[in-house]
Amino acid sequence: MNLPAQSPLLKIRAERDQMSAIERRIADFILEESHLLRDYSSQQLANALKISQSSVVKFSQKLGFKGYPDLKYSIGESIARGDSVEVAGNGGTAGVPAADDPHSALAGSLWQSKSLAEQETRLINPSANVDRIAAAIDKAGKVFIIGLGEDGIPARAFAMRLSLLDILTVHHFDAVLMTASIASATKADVLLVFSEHGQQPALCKIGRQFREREGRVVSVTRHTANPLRAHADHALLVSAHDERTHIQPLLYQSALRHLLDMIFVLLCESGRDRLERLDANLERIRHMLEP
Amino acid sequence: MNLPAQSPLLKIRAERDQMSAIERRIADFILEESHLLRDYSSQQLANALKISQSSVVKFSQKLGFKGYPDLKYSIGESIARGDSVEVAGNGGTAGVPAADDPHSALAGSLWQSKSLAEQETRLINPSANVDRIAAAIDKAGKVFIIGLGEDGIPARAFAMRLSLLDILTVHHFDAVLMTASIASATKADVLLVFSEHGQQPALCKIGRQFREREGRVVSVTRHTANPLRAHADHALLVSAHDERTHIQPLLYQSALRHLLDMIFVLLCESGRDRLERLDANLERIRHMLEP
DNA sequence: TGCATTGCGGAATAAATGATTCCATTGCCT
DNA sequence: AGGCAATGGAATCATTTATTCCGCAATGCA
Repeated sequence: MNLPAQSPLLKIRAERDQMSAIERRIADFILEESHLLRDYSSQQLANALKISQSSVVKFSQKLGFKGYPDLKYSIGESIARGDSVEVAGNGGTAGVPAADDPHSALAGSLWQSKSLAEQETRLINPSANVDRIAAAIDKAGKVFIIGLGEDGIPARAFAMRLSLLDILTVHHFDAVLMTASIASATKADVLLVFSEHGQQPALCKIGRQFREREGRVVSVTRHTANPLRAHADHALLVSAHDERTHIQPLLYQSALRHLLDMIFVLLCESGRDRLERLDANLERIRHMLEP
Repeated sequence: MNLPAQSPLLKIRAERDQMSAIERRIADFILEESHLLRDYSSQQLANALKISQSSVVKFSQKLGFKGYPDLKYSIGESIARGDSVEVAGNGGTAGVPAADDPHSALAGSLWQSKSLAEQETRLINPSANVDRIAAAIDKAGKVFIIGLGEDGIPARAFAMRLSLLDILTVHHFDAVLMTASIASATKADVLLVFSEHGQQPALCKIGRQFREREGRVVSVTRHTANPLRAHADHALLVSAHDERTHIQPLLYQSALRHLLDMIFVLLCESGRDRLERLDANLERIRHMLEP
């Protein structure tokens, strides 16, 4: 007759009262155990209710469905859509399942925390600042990059990225080597100092020396106040928090990466044939690996 | 909210690239005409694509569904639920970024692409696999880690993480040094080889040598088929796509990091006082930096 | 280069699921 | 009481799905 436009569960419920005993058995089962339906064939459902398979099919057709699969399918959609029969009374089906797989839960929570850190980080870095820093790197003669310990990783990653854009970049894992390298720094150069807490004296000293040579210093630190940032020309800030000490570093690095990725994209799109150069470099690298 | 139990559409999209021609025909049809699927039997779908019905069934099973109806049913739910392939990254507190700020748009799109890559990557790595790999690392005598070029960065980052958990880890940026190091490898050891495309002969050789010493080899590569992965005992797979060549590496690294982060957390929570040791190590490092 | 192995896809076939037909039973109405 | 309609089950038919088998092509190895 009419199209099963509405929720099939509602429809069943509505017609339940005018049904025969057997039909009602089916209806009740579907209404109460709708989530089980997915794995039931018409035959299985019939067995479970101790009725015949044809009754199940006839039930489906009577309700206006093409057949049993159509009913089943519609109910599946309905559940997925969130329609619930218990509209009134309880406060909705807020209970989010999803935790069937322990990994999903883990990944989900991790992912959420990361997103949060990334957003916070984005918010505390005014776009104007980020733009200025990107511009400074873009126009720089040389870019020096240093970071100790764990900070060395993102430092190196970023240095690699810049190199691929044909930006002359000097990176060291080591403060001593960096001290030597910046001997050649000039006014046109930029120094990026990665230091989560911005406390290391060695890095502060390098920053000071660099500024004596009139180069621009960019600090990359956690958003809390710290000496490194205090003496830098520009600051990139990272915000990441978690009580679990083993999670926090993950968030810090993710948020930092996000920030650096944005700067990388800005550089790519700053004109100056950056993209062409990048492609050319990637191509050359590919050639190098393949012979 | 959080991640849907498992979006079949995402999964199909993630694996599309490593499919055969016929499978890809099916995948494309499903991705593009998912709404039509409801009225197609496996036979009809096969006819529409001019392929055999058995191929459709095999396709379904290969993706991990019980059979064609299961696939069809799952996709129906997925559509009803509202996740489509384009809108996949519906994060919780997304808060649509103000479009007036060019940075927000950039960050938003970047963030969305990353989320997608991370989700795809999670989907193509069966939890059981990830667990096994984590367990192998957990129980290993020594862990060797190598990655060349850009792959060296995440390799090193992961090596650092493991070291903090008191897992004896040997990392090199260099294949030659690694060749020397694995001379001491034994049956109880694990080798992690990072290689985006899994094509480098040098790394394949190292893998072979390592296996001759009966160690376990874990490949960490893009999800496409590749020689490195073919000969590894375990494989971690990364899925990340973007037409923009300057964006793709960012996505690759983000997705990879996400995967490694999960393993790190699994290790932390595997018992064995990992967390205590981590805290102790962090404490010692802090002491080292402050005085 | 040539041989073995593997994996893929299609045709045929088996198994299952679903739909229909037919019939016995029941209850109801005249 | 007898006819009538409706119901539900058994049996049957039709469709759909799953499996098996086979040829072919690509890949790896000697």
